[in-house]
Amino acid sequence: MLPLSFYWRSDVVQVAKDLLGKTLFTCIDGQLTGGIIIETEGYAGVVDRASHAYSGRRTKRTEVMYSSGGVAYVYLCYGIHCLLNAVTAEEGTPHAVLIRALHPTHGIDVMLQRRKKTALDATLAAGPGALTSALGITLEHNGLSLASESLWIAEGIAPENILVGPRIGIDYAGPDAHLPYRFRIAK
DNA sequence: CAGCAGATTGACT
DNA sequence: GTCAATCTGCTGC
Repeated sequence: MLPLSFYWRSDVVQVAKDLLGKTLFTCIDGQLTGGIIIETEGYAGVVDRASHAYSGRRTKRTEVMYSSGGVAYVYLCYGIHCLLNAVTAEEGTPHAVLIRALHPTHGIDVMLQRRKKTALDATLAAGPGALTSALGITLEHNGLSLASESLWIAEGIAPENILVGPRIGIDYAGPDAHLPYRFRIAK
């Protein structure tokens, strides 16, 4: 399991990059599921138009982002999808890393069932909505520690080739939409 | 196979 | 009331 100090660095983009290759697990209803993180995005708090906490916005939903690093920020998007973020930096700084995709390694049969699929393919946990669905993550996990009994991130592999690009689905963020804050492991 | 509409809830104009 | 850090299924080429 990663030490909390891993999340406490103020450079959220660096943390996003370092999370590639790490392993993310959940244990829900006794079902262990997890895999290797292959895609992340950094959200730089108050200075990032794409962030929910841009310009210091603080609501019931974003409250968790202001916590000390090392907790999960789970929120509902488009009414049906839960998105999983890792909160970083110190208390009062609303930085977060969106976990976008996993390479499944544990509990694949359970994930297939949750996703109503019959065979393992590359889309099982590809995309933030699909990922939370496969791992059984819901809004109940909002604010939960990333070093808890039912949700945690551990050491994994050392990524060889990292692709960098603009983030997805945030065209409304203006100039910030083009920032190279998206990281992915090359296949 | 590409393209688009639908689902559905919380936050903001 | 409108729009959002999305995914799926159906349509039409």
